[in-house]
Amino acid sequence: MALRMSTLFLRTLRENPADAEVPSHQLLVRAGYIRRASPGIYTWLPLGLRVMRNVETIVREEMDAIGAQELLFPALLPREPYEASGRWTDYGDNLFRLTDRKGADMLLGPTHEEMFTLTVKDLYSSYKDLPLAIYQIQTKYRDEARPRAGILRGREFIMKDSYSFDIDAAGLDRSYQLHREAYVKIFDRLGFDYVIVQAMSGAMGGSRSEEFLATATNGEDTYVRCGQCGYAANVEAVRVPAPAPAALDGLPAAHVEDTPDTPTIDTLVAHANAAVPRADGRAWTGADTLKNVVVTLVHPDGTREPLAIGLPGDREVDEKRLGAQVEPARVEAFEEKDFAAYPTLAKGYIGPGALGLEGTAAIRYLLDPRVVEGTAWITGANEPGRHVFDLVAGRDFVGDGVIEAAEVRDGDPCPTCGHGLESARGIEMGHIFQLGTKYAEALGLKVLDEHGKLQTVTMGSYGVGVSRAVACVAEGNHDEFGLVWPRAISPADVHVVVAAKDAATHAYADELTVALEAAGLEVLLDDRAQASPGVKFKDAELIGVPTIVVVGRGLAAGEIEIKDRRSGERRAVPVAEAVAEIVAEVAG
RNA sequence: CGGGGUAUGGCGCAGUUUGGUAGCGCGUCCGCUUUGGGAGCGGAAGGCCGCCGGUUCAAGUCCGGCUACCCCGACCA
Repeated sequence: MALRMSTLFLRTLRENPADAEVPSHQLLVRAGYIRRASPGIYTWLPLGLRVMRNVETIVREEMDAIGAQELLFPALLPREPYEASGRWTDYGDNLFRLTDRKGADMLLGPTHEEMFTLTVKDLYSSYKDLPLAIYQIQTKYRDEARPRAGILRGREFIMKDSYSFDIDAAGLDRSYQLHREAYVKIFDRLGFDYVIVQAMSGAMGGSRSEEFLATATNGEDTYVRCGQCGYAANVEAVRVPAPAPAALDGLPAAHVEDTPDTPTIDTLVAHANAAVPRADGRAWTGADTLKNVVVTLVHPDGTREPLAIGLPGDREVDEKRLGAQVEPARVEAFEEKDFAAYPTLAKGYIGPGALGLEGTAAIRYLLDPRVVEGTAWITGANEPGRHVFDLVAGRDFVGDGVIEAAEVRDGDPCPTCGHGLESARGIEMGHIFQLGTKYAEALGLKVLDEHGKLQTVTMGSYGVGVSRAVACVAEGNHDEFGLVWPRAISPADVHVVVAAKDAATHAYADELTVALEAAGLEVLLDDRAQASPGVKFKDAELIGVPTIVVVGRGLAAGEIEIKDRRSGERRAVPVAEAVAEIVAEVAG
């Protein structure tokens, strides 16, 4: 049945809503696709729901094509499985929690690893049942601290999540690859520019993880890309190429110098160049200094742990990168009262001597990958106004490990080819992830192998933000007049505008609509009697169906008009050829 | 959680400085006219001016407190 504007549950707005900033949010509200119900929670009106259903269909078709089977878990879940996996606490305040009438703790599912894992455990027990891929398209709930940008980041959203179950790593690789190929097809069909980037694989088990980012200047994720070899990674996951270790022989001995009033890298470099010039005549730079930053980690159980990070002084700690490394712990600033608890830390003059689990302050000390054996540094001497020069890594100090927490800059060398990296922003649309045995182990998912021995199942996790995709496509497909949907997810194939009020024109438009539907097209028919042609044209442009057909004054001459929403091109077509021409236009 | 901003018919806004009958545009309803680029004329409905308290003869407006929402950051598919 055609959607008739005369009865469609729709009200377009002439002006942008005051609470919307990003184009997708403004246009989806203005054009009558969504309404805000509560912060980060939206009602899907008929047009919006049709678009989302179209996205779901694409996702469903590609999932089914790789043999994944659809099921549906409840959104309202018991606490126990999340307690078992540790996420009842790990998720913190982002979990929507509630209590039933008996006082039992429940939650609204933020994602369903536990339920998938437990259900497979419930039903399967043999390697012969594997591999298995199952998925659902479902509403998820996360109590985001700050929902934003309309449906780009909501507290309730629709997500397709799937999981693969394999007996071994080789199987996981195959399942992962199948999903990867399916995702490429999904995002190609959805109609926006995207890039596949390496992502954080998480703290446990995972070995491979990639994100599908829609390129968008106002995106929340920053990624880097190498124009030479094609390497691309979320900035959180960028691996800094470590220089080769240098020999320790013949390096000058470390020496402590007075460096009064040099609590910052800039003041230190200036002082060093004036008072302790380099033997080779080159000037000291921030990159010759080793900056030691102390932060506080707050673990999910509430315990606090100081952490020191040693990195070249010309770089800041990137809080997102650091946060991704220490997850699920949270990073907080190391404050004055914390310094008071560690009297051997001289603020502004902290050096490796005080750090490390063997150091005087006994704080865990992790080093930037650039700080390899044989590199010499200017760094704090752990007393106010004093620094150590020629302090050599591997000879004079060692860290407790390596951490990727330093900021990444445009022009930094690509980890695979050395060419300069460039950064850009994107919106995370999909994430594929080799989970490994994290959840299978936590929840006891094992099957018997061909030798009759129990094996822990290895899992992959794969998500697509379905509702986010609607916003994301809108974000990338609009102009000054309104939305411009890609054909694959447009709420209709063709928007027929009746630009006249006489009965004959309306009757013809009805006939045309019936004929187009018989030809397999979905039609949005603007049959409103009272609206002027101008209003109808404006609404058609705002709503954004890619093909607009105008039935109006040309009808007297036996013609209708076909307009391409994206290019604005229009052409007159004889009535006799109208259906064929429109079908051809929609077919592309 | 830190910073900034906003709150007045369905939507967008003015009015608050200087207290005195709550306004404008759009939308909605009725009538007539009008139909190729957000029509015209006439009429109408619709408001606890975010909430609570205070000052005052009188508060949308002044004072105190609170709440909600939006944006930036922290945080996060």
